[in-house]
Amino acid sequence: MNYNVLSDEKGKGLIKAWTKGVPFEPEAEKQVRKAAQMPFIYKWIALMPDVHLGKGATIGSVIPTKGAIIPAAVGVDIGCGMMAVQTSLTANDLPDDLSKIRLAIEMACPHGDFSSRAANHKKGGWKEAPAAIEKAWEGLDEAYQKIIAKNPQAETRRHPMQQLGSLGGGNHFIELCLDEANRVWIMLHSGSRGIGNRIGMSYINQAKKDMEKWMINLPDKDLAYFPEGTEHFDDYCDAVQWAQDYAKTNRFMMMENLIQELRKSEILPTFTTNKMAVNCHHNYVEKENHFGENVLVTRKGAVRTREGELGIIPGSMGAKSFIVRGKGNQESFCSCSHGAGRAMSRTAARKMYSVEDQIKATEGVECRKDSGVIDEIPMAYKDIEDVMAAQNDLVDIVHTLKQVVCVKG
DNA sequence: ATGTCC
Repeated sequence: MNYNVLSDEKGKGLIKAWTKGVPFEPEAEKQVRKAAQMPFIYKWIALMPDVHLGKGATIGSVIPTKGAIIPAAVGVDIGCGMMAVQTSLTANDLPDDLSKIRLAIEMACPHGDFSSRAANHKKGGWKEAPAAIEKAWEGLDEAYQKIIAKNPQAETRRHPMQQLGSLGGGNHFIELCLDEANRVWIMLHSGSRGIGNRIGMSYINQAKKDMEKWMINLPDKDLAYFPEGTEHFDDYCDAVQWAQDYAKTNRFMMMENLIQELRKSEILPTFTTNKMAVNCHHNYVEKENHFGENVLVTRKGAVRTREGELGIIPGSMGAKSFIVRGKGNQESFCSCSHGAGRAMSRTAARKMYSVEDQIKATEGVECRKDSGVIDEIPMAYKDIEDVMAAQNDLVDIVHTLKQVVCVKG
């Protein structure tokens, strides 16, 4: 077996952990053991090899539930995930000076704080949403109106259309990568931006209030849940599904716009897009059928990999990434890891490493190398090779990618 | 992760 089985002394609180040969912090284990105690967990919690302590729920966990949903398990970055596209370009088509490409990407896509020089960007989004964005928003607007009518607290000061097709900050990034045959890929990582955050936060607080009202005691406040059949259960399901759609559209629009702007920039020869390796969430909840039963599956830092389904497992700034094909492993509820997983906290990484370390670790990658991105240093993450080895019964590797340009939010 | 406030 490729997984370890954990449970309490009564044989309850079952966990199947794909953590052989990778670090697994005791704090993360303690956290996930609490979640596994919840009475509405269906069968067991599956842990992916990138497991680490998270806020609310353990990152790298697959939590199937029946009759209840835990909003803090999905978290605030609802629908966060990856998208990658293979282009007709090869390494030879790239200019010697990759900084031109990095600048073109930074000018094309609103990212991070207001660091962009693009006339149509402002802090966190668009000054004036481009026509294509307005059009994409039309498909989201009707459901959005219902969501904020039900939950006015979810409304953001700035309209979510202004952030559709924008990257965000933290670990969200856009990369140009080369695969094993030197083909160029465009890959990106982003989520549901401000609106998803607000939706997530408001329902996490609502669930905590509901638990107090019903005097339900929990091993951890962040395990507050909505029981099926209660008012907020349905509202949350609708809202979280909408935020996931928004996140997916956000990634799609960003990719479309990037391709268009890279073509316009004339830095690269004429190119087409060949292959899309899905646009997959790794922070989400979905109704799925497992072992013949309909259940809710929350993947917190995990990717769904049904048999033949493609997924993306990104490594850190200086490491490889993988396009994978699912093996449909039932024991994992058809899942794999969402990355390498942090080996140390951002604070610890900032304390341990210097800008010089970061420059060395990201050699050959056209990216920011200042003090602001030290917490993203590859050494702060688990070894991606070990992580891939620990889940070789969950996925096959289809493509191995190495970034040459990276834009961090 | 985000937005807001320090």
